[in-house]
Amino acid sequence: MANITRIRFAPSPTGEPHIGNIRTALFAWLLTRHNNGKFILRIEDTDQARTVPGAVEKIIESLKWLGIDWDEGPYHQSERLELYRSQVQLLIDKGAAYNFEDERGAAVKFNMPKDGSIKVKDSIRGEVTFDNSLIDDFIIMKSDGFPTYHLASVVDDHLMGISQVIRAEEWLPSLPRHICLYRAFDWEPPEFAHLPVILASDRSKLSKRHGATALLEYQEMGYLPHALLNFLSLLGWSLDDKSELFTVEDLVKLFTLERVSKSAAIFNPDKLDWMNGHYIRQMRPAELADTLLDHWHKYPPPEINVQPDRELLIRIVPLVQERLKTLSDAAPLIPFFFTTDFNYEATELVQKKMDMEQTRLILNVSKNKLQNIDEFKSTELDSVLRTLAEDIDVKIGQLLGTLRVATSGLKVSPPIFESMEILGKDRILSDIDRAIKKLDSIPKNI
RNA sequence: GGCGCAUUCGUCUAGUGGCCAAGGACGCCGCCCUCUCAAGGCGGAGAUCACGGGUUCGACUCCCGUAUGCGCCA
Repeated sequence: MANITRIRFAPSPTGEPHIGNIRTALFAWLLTRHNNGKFILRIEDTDQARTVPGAVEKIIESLKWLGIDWDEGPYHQSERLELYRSQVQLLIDKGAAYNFEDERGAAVKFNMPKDGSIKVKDSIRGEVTFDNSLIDDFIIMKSDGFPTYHLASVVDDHLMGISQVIRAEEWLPSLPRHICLYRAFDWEPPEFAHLPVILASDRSKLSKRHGATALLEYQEMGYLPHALLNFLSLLGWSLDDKSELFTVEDLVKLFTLERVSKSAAIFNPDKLDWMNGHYIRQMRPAELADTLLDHWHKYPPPEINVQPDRELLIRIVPLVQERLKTLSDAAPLIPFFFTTDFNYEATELVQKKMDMEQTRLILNVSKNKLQNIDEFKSTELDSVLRTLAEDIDVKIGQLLGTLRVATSGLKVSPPIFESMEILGKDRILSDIDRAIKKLDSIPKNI
Protein backbone atom coordinates (compact mmCIF):
# COMPACT_ATOMS: atom_id res chain seq x y z
CA MET A 1 0.00 0.00 0.00
CA ALA A 2 2.35 2.70 1.20
CA ASN A 3 5.14 0.62 -0.24
CA ILE A 4 6.35 2.47 -3.25
CA THR A 5 7.98 0.41 -5.93
CA ARG A 6 11.41 1.70 -6.80
CA ILE A 7 13.49 -0.45 -9.07
CA ARG A 8 16.80 0.23 -10.65
CA PHE A 9 18.69 -0.95 -13.65
CA ALA A 10 22.36 -0.79 -12.76
CA PRO A 11 24.64 -1.71 -15.64
CA SER A 12 28.41 -1.49 -15.64
CA PRO A 13 29.71 0.56 -18.55
CA THR A 14 32.02 -2.18 -19.73
CA GLY A 15 30.88 -2.36 -23.34
CA GLU A 16 27.81 -2.38 -25.50
CA PRO A 17 24.80 -3.71 -23.66
CA HIS A 18 23.88 -7.12 -24.97
CA ILE A 19 20.63 -8.97 -25.21
CA GLY A 20 20.92 -10.35 -21.68
CA ASN A 21 21.59 -6.99 -20.05
CA ILE A 22 18.67 -5.45 -21.81
CA ARG A 23 16.34 -8.31 -21.01
CA THR A 24 17.15 -7.66 -17.34
CA ALA A 25 16.41 -3.98 -17.86
CA LEU A 26 13.15 -4.87 -19.59
CA PHE A 27 11.89 -7.14 -16.80
CA ALA A 28 12.86 -4.60 -14.17
CA TRP A 29 11.13 -1.86 -16.13
CA LEU A 30 7.99 -3.90 -16.78
CA LEU A 31 7.65 -4.69 -13.12
CA THR A 32 8.17 -1.04 -12.20
CA ARG A 33 5.56 0.23 -14.62
CA HIS A 34 3.21 -2.59 -13.66
CA ASN A 35 3.37 -1.33 -10.09
CA ASN A 36 3.28 2.35 -11.04
CA GLY A 37 6.69 2.73 -9.48
CA LYS A 38 9.81 4.69 -10.24
CA PHE A 39 12.51 3.35 -12.52
CA ILE A 40 16.04 4.41 -11.80
CA LEU A 41 19.10 4.19 -14.02
CA ARG A 42 22.39 3.85 -12.21
CA ILE A 43 25.77 3.45 -13.82
CA GLU A 44 28.05 1.19 -11.82
CA ASP A 45 31.39 2.56 -12.87
CA THR A 46 33.50 1.81 -9.85
CA ASP A 47 35.76 -0.59 -11.67
CA GLN A 48 37.96 1.88 -13.46
CA ALA A 49 40.00 -0.72 -15.27
CA ARG A 50 36.96 -2.21 -16.98
CA THR A 51 35.14 1.00 -17.82
CA VAL A 52 34.85 1.52 -21.56
CA PRO A 53 34.50 5.05 -22.97
CA GLY A 54 31.21 5.53 -24.78
CA ALA A 55 29.54 2.60 -23.07
CA VAL A 56 27.14 4.81 -21.11
CA GLU A 57 25.95 6.38 -24.34
CA LYS A 58 25.34 2.93 -25.79
CA ILE A 59 23.36 1.90 -22.73
CA ILE A 60 21.17 4.97 -23.02
CA GLU A 61 20.75 4.55 -26.75
CA SER A 62 19.73 0.92 -26.31
CA LEU A 63 17.14 1.67 -23.65
CA LYS A 64 15.70 4.58 -25.59
CA TRP A 65 15.43 2.52 -28.73
CA LEU A 66 13.22 -0.01 -27.00
CA GLY A 67 11.23 2.69 -25.26
CA ILE A 68 12.46 1.79 -21.79
CA ASP A 69 12.35 5.10 -19.96
CA TRP A 70 13.49 6.04 -16.48
CA ASP A 71 12.38 8.49 -13.85
CA GLU A 72 15.68 9.15 -12.12
CA GLY A 73 19.28 9.12 -13.16
CA PRO A 74 21.50 8.19 -14.67
CA TYR A 75 23.40 8.30 -11.41
CA HIS A 76 27.09 7.56 -11.63
CA GLN A 77 28.71 5.74 -8.77
CA SER A 78 32.05 7.31 -9.61
CA GLU A 79 30.55 10.62 -8.50
CA ARG A 80 29.50 9.24 -5.14
CA LEU A 81 32.89 8.15 -3.80
CA GLU A 82 32.74 10.29 -0.68
CA LEU A 83 29.48 8.66 0.26
CA TYR A 84 30.90 5.16 0.05
CA ARG A 85 33.98 6.19 2.01
CA SER A 86 31.91 7.56 4.86
CA GLN A 87 29.75 4.44 4.90
CA VAL A 88 32.82 2.23 4.97
CA GLN A 89 34.21 4.28 7.84
CA LEU A 90 30.94 3.69 9.64
CA LEU A 91 31.42 -0.04 9.23
CA ILE A 92 34.99 0.18 10.47
CA ASP A 93 33.87 2.14 13.51
CA LYS A 94 31.30 -0.52 14.26
CA GLY A 95 33.90 -3.23 13.93
CA ALA A 96 32.11 -4.73 10.95
CA ALA A 97 34.98 -3.98 8.61
CA TYR A 98 38.71 -3.56 8.96
CA ASN A 99 41.73 -2.12 7.21
CA PHE A 100 44.27 -4.46 5.75
CA GLU A 101 47.20 -4.19 3.48
CA ASP A 102 48.67 -6.33 0.76
CA GLU A 103 51.11 -5.82 -2.08
CA ARG A 104 48.63 -3.58 -3.88
CA GLY A 105 48.14 -1.22 -0.99
CA ALA A 106 45.70 -0.46 1.80
CA ALA A 107 42.14 -1.69 1.41
CA VAL A 108 39.15 -2.46 3.56
CA LYS A 109 37.59 -5.86 4.11
CA PHE A 110 34.22 -6.78 5.46
CA ASN A 111 34.04 -8.99 8.48
CA MET A 112 31.84 -11.93 7.50
CA PRO A 113 30.11 -13.86 10.26
CA LYS A 114 32.10 -17.03 10.77
CA ASP A 115 29.26 -19.40 11.50
CA GLY A 116 25.55 -19.81 10.99
CA SER A 117 23.79 -19.59 7.69
CA ILE A 118 21.79 -17.10 5.75
CA LYS A 119 18.32 -17.84 4.45
CA VAL A 120 16.92 -15.40 1.96
CA LYS A 121 13.74 -15.39 -0.01
CA ASP A 122 14.22 -14.86 -3.68
CA SER A 123 11.00 -13.79 -5.39
CA ILE A 124 11.59 -16.21 -8.22
CA ARG A 125 13.40 -19.12 -6.61
CA GLY A 126 11.92 -19.19 -3.16
CA GLU A 127 14.15 -19.63 -0.16
CA VAL A 128 17.87 -20.03 -0.78
CA THR A 129 20.37 -20.93 1.89
CA PHE A 130 24.07 -20.17 2.24
CA ASP A 131 26.54 -21.33 4.82
CA ASN A 132 28.47 -18.40 6.30
CA SER A 133 31.56 -20.38 7.13
CA LEU A 134 32.14 -20.91 3.43
CA ILE A 135 32.28 -17.24 2.64
CA ASP A 136 35.51 -15.39 3.31
CA ASP A 137 35.89 -11.80 4.34
CA PHE A 138 35.70 -9.76 1.20
CA ILE A 139 37.01 -6.44 0.01
CA ILE A 140 34.57 -3.55 0.12
CA MET A 141 37.00 -0.71 -0.56
CA LYS A 142 39.87 -1.15 -2.96
CA SER A 143 43.31 0.39 -2.63
CA ASP A 144 42.45 2.92 -5.34
CA GLY A 145 39.79 4.35 -3.05
CA PHE A 146 36.91 2.94 -5.08
CA PRO A 147 34.31 0.73 -3.47
CA THR A 148 33.62 -2.76 -4.81
CA TYR A 149 30.35 -3.73 -6.41
CA HIS A 150 29.14 -5.33 -3.19
CA LEU A 151 29.51 -2.24 -1.09
CA ALA A 152 28.44 0.34 -3.62
CA SER A 153 25.34 -1.48 -4.77
CA VAL A 154 24.13 -2.14 -1.23
CA VAL A 155 24.73 1.44 -0.14
CA ASP A 156 23.04 2.84 -3.22
CA ASP A 157 20.13 0.45 -3.20
CA HIS A 158 19.39 1.43 0.37
CA LEU A 159 19.95 5.15 0.01
CA MET A 160 17.97 5.27 -3.22
CA GLY A 161 15.09 3.50 -1.56
CA ILE A 162 15.14 0.52 -3.91
CA SER A 163 12.25 -1.77 -3.04
CA GLN A 164 13.14 -4.73 -5.25
CA VAL A 165 16.50 -5.69 -6.62
CA ILE A 166 15.98 -7.29 -10.02
CA ARG A 167 19.22 -8.62 -11.44
CA ALA A 168 20.74 -11.53 -13.32
CA GLU A 169 21.21 -14.95 -11.78
CA GLU A 170 24.97 -14.57 -11.78
CA TRP A 171 24.59 -12.37 -8.70
CA LEU A 172 22.83 -15.00 -6.65
CA PRO A 173 26.05 -16.34 -5.08
CA SER A 174 26.91 -12.90 -3.73
CA LEU A 175 23.51 -12.47 -2.15
CA PRO A 176 24.66 -13.62 1.33
CA ARG A 177 27.42 -11.01 1.29
CA HIS A 178 24.89 -8.35 0.52
CA ILE A 179 22.53 -9.53 3.21
CA CYS A 180 25.34 -9.39 5.73
CA LEU A 181 26.16 -5.89 4.61
CA TYR A 182 22.57 -4.80 5.17
CA ARG A 183 22.65 -6.33 8.61
CA ALA A 184 25.92 -4.65 9.50
CA PHE A 185 24.46 -1.31 8.48
CA ASP A 186 21.30 -2.19 10.34
CA TRP A 187 19.25 -1.64 7.23
CA GLU A 188 16.19 -3.50 6.03
CA PRO A 189 17.11 -5.39 2.84
CA PRO A 190 14.92 -4.97 -0.22
CA GLU A 191 13.28 -7.90 -1.96
CA PHE A 192 15.45 -9.81 -4.38
CA ALA A 193 14.70 -11.47 -7.68
CA HIS A 194 17.40 -13.21 -9.66
CA LEU A 195 16.50 -13.59 -13.31
CA PRO A 196 17.48 -16.67 -15.33
CA VAL A 197 20.22 -16.07 -17.84
CA ILE A 198 20.05 -16.11 -21.62
CA LEU A 199 22.29 -18.65 -23.33
CA ALA A 200 23.55 -19.17 -26.86
CA SER A 201 22.37 -22.13 -28.92
CA ASP A 202 25.21 -24.30 -27.60
CA ARG A 203 24.07 -23.59 -24.05
CA SER A 204 27.13 -21.50 -23.37
CA LYS A 205 27.18 -17.90 -22.31
CA LEU A 206 26.23 -15.53 -25.11
CA SER A 207 29.41 -14.11 -26.59
CA LYS A 208 30.75 -12.48 -29.72
CA ARG A 209 31.51 -15.77 -31.39
CA HIS A 210 27.78 -16.50 -31.40
CA GLY A 211 27.13 -13.66 -33.81
CA ALA A 212 25.10 -10.66 -32.85
CA THR A 213 24.80 -10.18 -29.11
CA ALA A 214 24.69 -6.40 -28.72
CA LEU A 215 21.20 -5.00 -28.79
CA LEU A 216 22.07 -2.24 -31.22
CA GLU A 217 23.32 -4.78 -33.73
CA TYR A 218 19.71 -5.87 -34.02
CA GLN A 219 18.74 -2.32 -34.79
CA GLU A 220 21.27 -2.29 -37.57
CA MET A 221 20.05 -5.64 -38.89
CA GLY A 222 16.60 -4.18 -39.27
CA TYR A 223 14.59 -5.48 -36.34
CA LEU A 224 11.74 -3.44 -34.95
CA PRO A 225 12.06 -2.34 -31.35
CA HIS A 226 8.62 -3.70 -30.56
CA ALA A 227 9.46 -7.12 -32.01
CA LEU A 228 12.65 -7.31 -30.00
CA LEU A 229 10.91 -6.18 -26.86
CA ASN A 230 8.13 -8.71 -27.30
CA PHE A 231 10.58 -11.48 -28.10
CA LEU A 232 12.80 -10.67 -25.13
CA SER A 233 9.79 -10.57 -22.84
CA LEU A 234 9.18 -14.22 -23.67
CA LEU A 235 12.68 -15.30 -22.72
CA GLY A 236 12.02 -16.29 -19.16
CA TRP A 237 8.47 -15.07 -18.84
CA SER A 238 5.15 -16.26 -20.17
CA LEU A 239 1.54 -15.40 -19.56
CA ASP A 240 -0.12 -18.71 -20.35
CA ASP A 241 -0.05 -21.55 -22.86
CA LYS A 242 -1.26 -19.49 -25.83
CA SER A 243 -0.45 -15.80 -25.78
CA GLU A 244 2.79 -14.54 -27.18
CA LEU A 245 2.06 -11.43 -29.21
CA PHE A 246 1.82 -8.49 -26.87
CA THR A 247 1.74 -4.73 -27.12
CA VAL A 248 3.96 -2.91 -24.67
CA GLU A 249 0.86 -1.79 -22.79
CA ASP A 250 -0.26 -5.43 -22.47
CA LEU A 251 3.13 -6.42 -21.16
CA VAL A 252 3.08 -3.69 -18.56
CA LYS A 253 -0.40 -4.74 -17.52
CA LEU A 254 0.32 -8.46 -17.44
CA PHE A 255 3.90 -8.79 -16.27
CA THR A 256 4.48 -10.30 -12.86
CA LEU A 257 7.46 -11.98 -11.22
CA GLU A 258 5.32 -15.02 -10.45
CA ARG A 259 5.31 -15.86 -14.14
CA VAL A 260 9.08 -15.62 -14.54
CA SER A 261 10.73 -18.99 -14.99
CA LYS A 262 13.73 -20.30 -13.12
CA SER A 263 15.73 -21.90 -15.86
CA ALA A 264 18.03 -20.40 -18.43
CA ALA A 265 16.65 -19.74 -21.90
CA ILE A 266 18.34 -20.13 -25.25
CA PHE A 267 18.15 -17.27 -27.67
CA ASN A 268 16.40 -18.49 -30.83
CA PRO A 269 16.97 -16.13 -33.79
CA ASP A 270 14.46 -17.97 -36.01
CA LYS A 271 11.60 -17.10 -33.76
CA LEU A 272 12.74 -13.50 -33.56
CA ASP A 273 12.71 -13.39 -37.37
CA TRP A 274 9.19 -14.70 -37.45
CA MET A 275 7.99 -12.22 -34.89
CA ASN A 276 9.71 -9.33 -36.60
CA GLY A 277 8.12 -10.32 -39.91
CA HIS A 278 4.77 -10.52 -38.20
CA TYR A 279 5.01 -6.98 -36.88
CA ILE A 280 6.30 -5.69 -40.21
CA ARG A 281 3.25 -7.20 -41.92
CA GLN A 282 0.97 -5.46 -39.47
CA MET A 283 2.22 -1.98 -40.27
CA ARG A 284 0.37 0.56 -42.42
CA PRO A 285 2.16 1.16 -45.74
CA ALA A 286 3.00 4.76 -44.90
CA GLU A 287 4.25 3.69 -41.51
CA LEU A 288 6.49 1.01 -42.97
CA ALA A 289 7.72 3.40 -45.64
CA ASP A 290 8.74 5.94 -43.03
CA THR A 291 10.33 3.25 -40.92
CA LEU A 292 12.35 2.09 -43.91
CA LEU A 293 13.37 5.65 -44.74
CA ASP A 294 14.61 6.15 -41.19
CA HIS A 295 16.46 2.87 -41.26
CA TRP A 296 18.09 3.63 -44.59
CA HIS A 297 19.03 7.07 -43.37
CA LYS A 298 20.92 5.55 -40.47
CA TYR A 299 22.22 2.53 -42.37
CA PRO A 300 22.38 3.35 -46.09
CA PRO A 301 21.74 0.22 -48.16
CA PRO A 302 24.25 -0.50 -50.93
CA GLU A 303 21.42 -1.42 -53.33
CA ILE A 304 19.82 2.00 -53.41
CA ASN A 305 22.02 5.03 -53.95
CA VAL A 306 19.41 7.68 -54.51
CA GLN A 307 17.14 9.32 -51.99
CA PRO A 308 13.92 7.33 -52.39
CA ASP A 309 10.76 9.30 -52.92
CA ARG A 310 8.38 8.79 -50.03
CA GLU A 311 5.18 8.71 -52.10
CA LEU A 312 6.69 6.20 -54.50
CA LEU A 313 7.89 4.08 -51.59
CA ILE A 314 4.42 4.05 -50.08
CA ARG A 315 3.15 2.50 -53.31
CA ILE A 316 5.96 -0.07 -53.37
CA VAL A 317 5.66 -1.13 -49.75
CA PRO A 318 2.54 -3.31 -50.12
CA LEU A 319 4.37 -5.37 -52.73
CA VAL A 320 7.25 -6.28 -50.46
CA GLN A 321 5.77 -6.05 -47.00
CA GLU A 322 4.94 -9.70 -46.56
CA ARG A 323 8.34 -10.69 -47.94
CA LEU A 324 10.33 -9.03 -45.17
CA LYS A 325 11.70 -10.60 -42.06
CA THR A 326 13.76 -7.54 -41.32
CA LEU A 327 13.92 -4.01 -42.64
CA SER A 328 17.22 -4.89 -44.29
CA ASP A 329 15.45 -7.37 -46.53
CA ALA A 330 13.67 -4.56 -48.36
CA ALA A 331 16.40 -2.77 -50.30
CA PRO A 332 17.63 -5.81 -52.28
CA LEU A 333 14.08 -6.42 -53.52
CA ILE A 334 13.39 -3.01 -54.96
CA PRO A 335 16.39 -1.23 -56.50
CA PHE A 336 14.78 -1.35 -59.97
CA PHE A 337 12.09 1.05 -58.80
CA PHE A 338 14.70 3.71 -58.25
CA THR A 339 16.99 3.21 -61.20
CA THR A 340 17.02 1.82 -64.73
CA ASP A 341 20.64 1.06 -64.24
CA PHE A 342 20.18 -2.48 -62.91
CA ASN A 343 22.20 -5.24 -64.45
CA TYR A 344 21.75 -8.90 -65.25
CA GLU A 345 23.17 -11.56 -67.51
CA ALA A 346 21.42 -11.98 -70.84
CA THR A 347 21.22 -15.72 -70.26
CA GLU A 348 19.05 -15.11 -67.21
CA LEU A 349 16.28 -14.03 -69.57
CA VAL A 350 16.04 -17.56 -70.89
CA GLN A 351 13.70 -19.54 -68.67
CA LYS A 352 13.85 -23.22 -67.90
CA LYS A 353 12.91 -25.42 -70.85
CA MET A 354 13.11 -22.41 -73.15
CA ASP A 355 15.60 -21.42 -75.79
CA MET A 356 16.81 -18.12 -77.17
CA GLU A 357 14.33 -18.00 -79.99
CA GLN A 358 11.36 -18.54 -77.72
CA THR A 359 12.69 -15.93 -75.35
CA ARG A 360 13.09 -13.45 -78.16
CA LEU A 361 9.55 -14.20 -79.21
CA ILE A 362 8.25 -13.57 -75.72
CA LEU A 363 9.96 -10.23 -75.54
CA ASN A 364 8.80 -9.11 -78.95
CA VAL A 365 5.17 -10.10 -78.67
CA SER A 366 4.97 -8.79 -75.11
CA LYS A 367 6.30 -5.49 -76.28
CA ASN A 368 3.67 -5.30 -79.01
CA LYS A 369 0.83 -6.17 -76.69
CA LEU A 370 1.99 -3.86 -73.93
CA GLN A 371 2.35 -0.99 -76.36
CA ASN A 372 -1.34 -1.15 -77.12
CA ILE A 373 -2.54 -1.07 -73.55
CA ASP A 374 -4.01 2.27 -72.63
CA GLU A 375 -4.83 1.56 -69.01
CA PHE A 376 -1.49 0.35 -67.68
CA LYS A 377 -3.05 -1.30 -64.64
CA SER A 378 -2.09 -4.57 -63.02
CA THR A 379 -5.46 -6.24 -63.69
CA GLU A 380 -5.28 -5.30 -67.35
CA LEU A 381 -1.66 -6.41 -67.62
CA ASP A 382 -2.62 -9.65 -65.94
CA SER A 383 -5.32 -10.58 -68.44
CA VAL A 384 -3.43 -9.38 -71.51
CA LEU A 385 -0.24 -11.25 -70.69
CA ARG A 386 -2.11 -14.36 -69.63
CA THR A 387 -3.94 -14.49 -72.94
CA LEU A 388 -0.70 -13.83 -74.75
CA ALA A 389 1.02 -16.74 -73.08
CA GLU A 390 -1.75 -19.04 -74.24
CA ASP A 391 -1.63 -17.63 -77.75
CA ILE A 392 2.05 -18.32 -78.18
CA ASP A 393 1.79 -21.56 -76.24
CA VAL A 394 4.18 -20.89 -73.37
CA LYS A 395 3.49 -21.20 -69.69
CA ILE A 396 2.56 -17.99 -67.95
CA GLY A 397 5.38 -18.60 -65.50
CA GLN A 398 7.87 -18.79 -68.33
CA LEU A 399 6.63 -15.61 -69.93
CA LEU A 400 6.61 -13.72 -66.69
CA GLY A 401 9.97 -15.13 -65.73
CA THR A 402 11.54 -13.54 -68.77
CA LEU A 403 9.73 -10.25 -68.20
CA ARG A 404 10.70 -10.33 -64.55
CA VAL A 405 14.38 -10.36 -65.34
CA ALA A 406 13.93 -7.83 -68.13
CA THR A 407 12.10 -5.31 -65.97
CA SER A 408 13.70 -5.82 -62.57
CA GLY A 409 16.99 -7.56 -63.18
CA LEU A 410 15.93 -10.05 -60.51
CA LYS A 411 15.07 -13.71 -60.60
CA VAL A 412 13.06 -13.30 -57.45
CA SER A 413 11.05 -10.11 -57.33
CA PRO A 414 7.92 -8.48 -55.98
CA PRO A 415 4.69 -9.31 -57.87
CA ILE A 416 5.28 -8.40 -61.48
CA PHE A 417 1.94 -6.91 -62.62
CA GLU A 418 1.78 -4.52 -59.71
CA SER A 419 5.42 -3.60 -60.19
CA MET A 420 4.84 -2.88 -63.88
CA GLU A 421 1.90 -0.67 -63.07
CA ILE A 422 4.02 1.44 -60.74
CA LEU A 423 6.90 1.59 -63.20
CA GLY A 424 4.66 2.68 -66.09
CA LYS A 425 4.46 1.82 -69.73
CA ASP A 426 7.42 3.79 -71.07
CA ARG A 427 9.80 2.39 -68.57
CA ILE A 428 8.64 -1.18 -69.16
CA LEU A 429 8.91 -0.87 -72.94
CA SER A 430 12.43 0.47 -72.72
CA ASP A 431 13.35 -2.37 -70.35
CA ILE A 432 12.10 -4.84 -72.94
CA ASP A 433 14.03 -3.12 -75.71
CA ARG A 434 17.14 -3.39 -73.65
CA ALA A 435 16.47 -7.06 -73.03
CA ILE A 436 16.09 -7.73 -76.74
CA LYS A 437 19.41 -6.03 -77.44
CA LYS A 438 21.09 -7.98 -74.68
CA LEU A 439 19.76 -11.19 -76.08
CA ASP A 440 21.12 -10.35 -79.52
CA SER A 441 24.53 -9.86 -78.05
CA ILE A 442 24.77 -13.48 -76.93
CA PRO A 443 27.10 -15.46 -79.18
CA LYS A 444 24.95 -17.93 -81.10
CA ASN A 445 26.32 -21.27 -80.13
CA ILE A 446 23.24 -23.12 -79.01
C1' G B 1 37.82 -28.07 -6.17
C1' G B 2 33.87 -25.75 -2.94
C1' C B 3 29.16 -23.50 -3.00
C1' G B 4 24.62 -22.06 -5.44
C1' C B 5 20.88 -22.45 -9.15
C1' A B 6 18.55 -25.18 -12.90
C1' U B 7 16.68 -29.74 -15.79
C1' U B 8 8.96 -30.80 -20.13
C1' C B 9 9.29 -31.72 -28.11
C1' G B 10 15.62 -29.09 -31.84
C1' U B 11 14.23 -24.02 -29.44
C1' C B 12 10.78 -20.67 -26.36
C1' U B 13 7.21 -22.48 -23.17
C1' A B 14 1.96 -24.28 -20.71
C1' G B 15 1.45 -27.49 -16.62
C1' U B 16 1.35 -25.69 -8.89
C1' G B 17 -1.21 -34.09 -7.11
C1' G B 18 -6.22 -36.72 -10.74
C1' C B 19 -8.74 -32.16 -16.35
C1' C B 20 -1.94 -34.65 -19.53
C1' A B 21 -1.63 -41.72 -23.05
C1' A B 22 1.51 -33.70 -21.91
C1' G B 23 -1.18 -28.12 -24.82
C1' G B 24 0.63 -23.69 -27.77
C1' A B 25 4.45 -21.09 -30.66
C1' C B 26 9.05 -20.93 -33.78
C1' G B 27 11.60 -24.17 -36.89
C1' C B 28 11.11 -28.70 -39.96
C1' C B 29 8.11 -31.97 -43.50
C1' G B 30 3.68 -32.57 -46.77
C1' C B 31 -0.64 -30.63 -49.30
C1' C B 32 -3.52 -26.31 -51.01
C1' C B 33 -3.15 -21.33 -53.04
C1' U B 34 0.26 -19.21 -56.68
C1' C B 35 3.83 -15.13 -62.01
C1' U B 36 9.12 -15.99 -58.76
C1' C B 37 9.88 -15.44 -53.58
C1' A B 38 6.97 -14.80 -49.64
C1' A B 39 2.51 -14.49 -46.89
C1' G B 40 -1.84 -17.36 -45.84
C1' G B 41 -4.84 -22.06 -45.11
C1' C B 42 -4.84 -27.23 -43.85
C1' G B 43 -2.28 -31.55 -42.05
C1' G B 44 2.12 -34.18 -40.01
C1' A B 45 6.53 -35.72 -37.49
C1' G B 46 8.61 -34.28 -32.91
C1' A B 47 8.93 -34.96 -25.18
C1' U B 48 9.42 -42.90 -22.02
C1' C B 49 8.22 -34.80 -18.59
C1' A B 50 17.32 -35.90 -17.31
C1' C B 51 17.94 -40.63 -14.48
C1' G B 52 17.12 -43.61 -9.90
C1' G B 53 14.68 -44.07 -5.45
C1' G B 54 10.80 -42.66 -2.21
C1' U B 55 5.83 -40.16 -0.31
C1' U B 56 0.70 -40.95 -2.12
C1' C B 57 -5.10 -44.57 -3.91
C1' G B 58 -2.67 -41.49 -7.76
C1' A B 59 3.39 -37.47 -9.55
C1' C B 60 5.53 -33.78 -14.94
C1' U B 61 3.79 -31.68 -10.39
C1' C B 62 6.12 -33.13 -3.27
C1' C B 63 10.98 -35.30 -0.88
C1' C B 64 16.02 -37.54 -1.36
C1' G B 65 20.10 -39.00 -4.34
C1' U B 66 22.81 -39.21 -9.05
C1' A B 67 23.99 -37.11 -13.68
C1' U B 68 24.36 -33.04 -16.73
C1' G B 69 24.33 -27.78 -17.66
C1' C B 70 25.08 -22.89 -16.07
C1' G B 71 26.88 -19.40 -12.55
C1' C B 72 29.92 -17.57 -8.47
C1' C B 73 34.37 -17.96 -5.53
C1' A B 74 39.28 -19.31 -5.39
